Amino acid sequence: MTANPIFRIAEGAATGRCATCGIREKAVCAYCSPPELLRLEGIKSYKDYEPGEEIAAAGEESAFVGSIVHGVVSLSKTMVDGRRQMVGLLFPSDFIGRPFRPSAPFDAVAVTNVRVCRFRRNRFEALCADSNNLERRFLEMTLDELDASREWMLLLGRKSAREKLASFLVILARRAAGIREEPLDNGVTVELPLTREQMSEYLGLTIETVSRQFSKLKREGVIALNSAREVAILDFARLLDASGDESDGDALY
Amino acid sequence: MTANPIFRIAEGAATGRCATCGIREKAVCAYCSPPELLRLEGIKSYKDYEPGEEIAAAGEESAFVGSIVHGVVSLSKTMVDGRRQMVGLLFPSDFIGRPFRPSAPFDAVAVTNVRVCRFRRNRFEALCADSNNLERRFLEMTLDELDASREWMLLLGRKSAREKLASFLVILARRAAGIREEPLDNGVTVELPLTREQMSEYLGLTIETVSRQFSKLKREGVIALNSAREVAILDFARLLDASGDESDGDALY
DNA sequence: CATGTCATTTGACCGAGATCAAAGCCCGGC
DNA sequence: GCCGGGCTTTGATCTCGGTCAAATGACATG
Repeated sequence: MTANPIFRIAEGAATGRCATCGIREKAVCAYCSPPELLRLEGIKSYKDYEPGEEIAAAGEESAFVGSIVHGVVSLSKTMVDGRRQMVGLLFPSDFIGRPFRPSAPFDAVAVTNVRVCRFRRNRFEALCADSNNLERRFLEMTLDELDASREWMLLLGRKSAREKLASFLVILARRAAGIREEPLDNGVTVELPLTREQMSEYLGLTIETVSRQFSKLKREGVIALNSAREVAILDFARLLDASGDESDGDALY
Repeated sequence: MTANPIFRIAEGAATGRCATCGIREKAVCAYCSPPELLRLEGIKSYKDYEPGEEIAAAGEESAFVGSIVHGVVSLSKTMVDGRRQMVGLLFPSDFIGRPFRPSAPFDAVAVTNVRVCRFRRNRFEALCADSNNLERRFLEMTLDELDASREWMLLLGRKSAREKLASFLVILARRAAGIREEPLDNGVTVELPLTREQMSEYLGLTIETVSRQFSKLKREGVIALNSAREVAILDFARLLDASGDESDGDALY
């Protein structure tokens, strides 16, 4: 029943052997055999980032790709006049970087303290060619990302501000519950990895609208705010209803 | 200078040999060696669809994946109350279907007359495991789709109605010009594959707003409407400007 | 404890785009 | 040529979310 910093799992771990790495089961290396893992181990390096630190800039060459070991990374695109849209939010075990291209078309910024397990892009590409397991896992992860980003298109194009915020909270609550293997009961507390401004960039809203929708859900007794960054889900059923998504989706995902 | 039905290239071709197939260079089979192509040829079959015909339904099992030979296919998601968002528009050589899962989370519908070069999903998956070339090309195409869908998230989340429509027209004009290998001059005529309603679903707008923005661009002399479905680009520079995208982007893509 | 900074909340107002409604237009069938 | 149905356009009005502005709160520093 305490705050749940889902984006900090594996903290402290994963400075050394892949075998004991906290994201081993879900990351791009998940399907690798012991010898393949050894090769990966030979070319990996860790790098840490502070909140707000830029990991890669849109259009600028980046020699690295990798896996997020802990922390949260945002992918976003900014228009010339400053309008910004977050196009992805990466959590531990998610892949970061753009193989087969010199640069990614989006900015990657550390939202929290972040540790990335990095590979030189060309080494990674070469390994993909050699290792069916690595390439296969990467393909599956990319397909899942594509599905998720299309799902987000529905949110951005058609959902109301209320539905957007509720959807976001549902996703965070599910992720928290999923990792902690708890049933999705009322009273779950979720720590928000993002500021109101970052949420507004993710949801295609303004900061004021996000804040107002928080207040409204609070007034209605659907959630409670322990602090600005810590939400208690008081009534998950109503939150789900507010999200505009039909099923509770426990069948899939 | 005549209408340009980009979505009908390869019409008539591709009922037979892969070697002479119109989408051979760009489709998922692009990197396949002659023997691999032979294997593909052994398991492929063609299927045609009428405009409006459903190719696959969200969440329902589909035994097939494949490549679009000609025509345009929409991917979309519908909410319980009927709100609908298009999450992808597939053109010839694009891949359709969801390998490694029994079903896709989106509806696929033929927008025009469509021919698909199909493979049984499990055969395709098996071939991916055997053929590095096939899997590699599929991975690259999926990564490109992911980039494109994130680009679309910026449009849905942050662009004005005017910018949305202009962006869409720029993409169509580029695609038309690219395939015809002509410079992007003023006076290019683009045939719209979508009705106003379908465009509104793609752009996250209403049909009325789309129509109004067409009228406005016309009034301003940026475009002309030969018919409701055929647009002449009179001033590409101003159209680009109206799209809210900085560069003319001819460097990339 | 006073002060400054930064994130968040709340209020007042406005406007882009949605909604509701009514023509207009295109085309195919009779 | 006339009729009918489906797109598309245009108009009038409303509303949700954006904009501008100010107050409140949370902390860290001197």
